Amino acid sequence: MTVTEADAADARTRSDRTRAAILRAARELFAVRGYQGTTIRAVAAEADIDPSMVMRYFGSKQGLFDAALAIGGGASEIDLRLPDLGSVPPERLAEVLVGHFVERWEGDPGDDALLVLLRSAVTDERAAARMRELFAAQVAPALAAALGPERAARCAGLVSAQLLGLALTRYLLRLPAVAALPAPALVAAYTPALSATLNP
Amino acid sequence: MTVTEADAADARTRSDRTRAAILRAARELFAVRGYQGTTIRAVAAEADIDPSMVMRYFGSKQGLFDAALAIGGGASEIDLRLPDLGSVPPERLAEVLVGHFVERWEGDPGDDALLVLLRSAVTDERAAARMRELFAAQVAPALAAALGPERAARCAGLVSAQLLGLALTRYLLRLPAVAALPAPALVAAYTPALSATLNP
DNA sequence: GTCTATAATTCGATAGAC
DNA sequence: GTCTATCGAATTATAGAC
Repeated sequence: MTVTEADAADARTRSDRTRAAILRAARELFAVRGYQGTTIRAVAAEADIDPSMVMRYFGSKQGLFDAALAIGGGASEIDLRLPDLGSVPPERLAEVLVGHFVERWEGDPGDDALLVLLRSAVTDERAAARMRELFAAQVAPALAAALGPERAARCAGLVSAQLLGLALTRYLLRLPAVAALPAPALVAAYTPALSATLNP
Repeated sequence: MTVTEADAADARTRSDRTRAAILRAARELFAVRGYQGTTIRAVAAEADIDPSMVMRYFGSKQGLFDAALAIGGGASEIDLRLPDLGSVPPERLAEVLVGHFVERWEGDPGDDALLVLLRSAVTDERAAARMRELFAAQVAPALAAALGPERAARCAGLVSAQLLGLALTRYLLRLPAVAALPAPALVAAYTPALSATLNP
C-alpha cells in the first residue's frame, strides 16, 4: 500500500468517525431539547469538533436533523423491530407489545432515535409526518399479522395512542407515578389496558 | 364623569383589550409552535400590535409564557374542571373520564391552554413541571373520590398516560386513525382501555 | 479535512419621542 | 399608551487560509 493510499484510507475512517460523532451528538441534543432548542454549535461542542464541520457534512441544520432521524435517505430507517405478532398467543399479545416498547426505549442507551422523533414531532410538522409514516408502516402491519387486517385497522390507532402516552409521560414529562415504576411493574400494570383494546 | 376620568376609563378598557389580544395570540402560537418556536414579534403581528407592547405588558418572553399558562399568579390556574367522580357509578367512570377530556379539548376553541401546556412541556422543563403539578393536584384527587386514595394512587399515573396519549396522537401528531374518528366513536373505542386500568 | 473569520439574519430587550 | 429606532447577542451559513 503506497503512502497516498494509506493517507486516503486514514482520511476516510477519520471522516467516518467524525460523521458518526456528529450524528451521535445531534441525536442526543435533539432528543433532549427538540429541533429549535438545539444549535449546531452545541452539537459541534458535544462532538468535540468544529461547528463548520457540521455544515460541511450535513449541509444545513435541517439536513443534520433529517440525517439524525434517517429521513429521506430511504436506505436506513428507524426500525421499531417489532417481533412477528402472528406467532404470539392472543392472550399474551398486549404484554408482548408493552414489553417490547419499554425494552426498545430503555434497552439501548444511545439508540434514542425514537425519542428524538417523538420530542421533535410535537413541534415540528416534518417530524410529525415521519412519525405518522412510521406507525402506518410498522405498527399497523404487525398488528394485522395477529388480528387480521380488519381488527388491526380498528385498533392500531388506539394502541399507538396508549404506547405513545406511555413514552410521553415516562420519558418526556416524567410524571412521577409513571417514571418511578420499575420496568417490569410498569409492563404488568399497563398490559390490561392494551389487552382491552386488542380484544374488544 | 369628568373628561380626565373618561379618558382614564377609556385607556383602561383599551389596555385590557390589548392585553387580552396579546394573550390570545400568544396562546395560539405557543400551542402551535411551542415555546422556542414562538417569537415575540410573531405574537405581536398576530395580535396586530407593536412588538414592544408585549414587553411592556409582560416584561419578557418568559413572562408572557407564564401569563399564557397562568403560571405563578396563583389566582388563575388551569382548571381541568373534572366533575365529582365520587357520584359517578363505577362502571361508567372510564367513559365519563374519556368523554370529559375530549369535550375539554374540543369543546371550547380558544381555550387551548391545556394543549399549549402539553406541547410546551415536551421541550420546556418548566412547562413539564407545571404539567406534573397539574395532574398531581387535580387528576389524582378526583380519582381518589371514586376509588379511594390507595387504588387512585396506583392507577392515576397510568390513567394520565392514556389520556395524554390520546391528546398527543389526536391533536399534536394527528395520527390519522385517531384524529379521523368522530368524538363519540373515539370515546366509545377508548373507554375499555381506561376501564381495564381503573378496575383491575 | 480542519479551522478562522465573518457575512447575513433574527431575536429579545431597551431608550426615548410623541 | 403606542410607536420608531436600535442595541447587543446569538444563530445559520459561507469564504477562504492552511
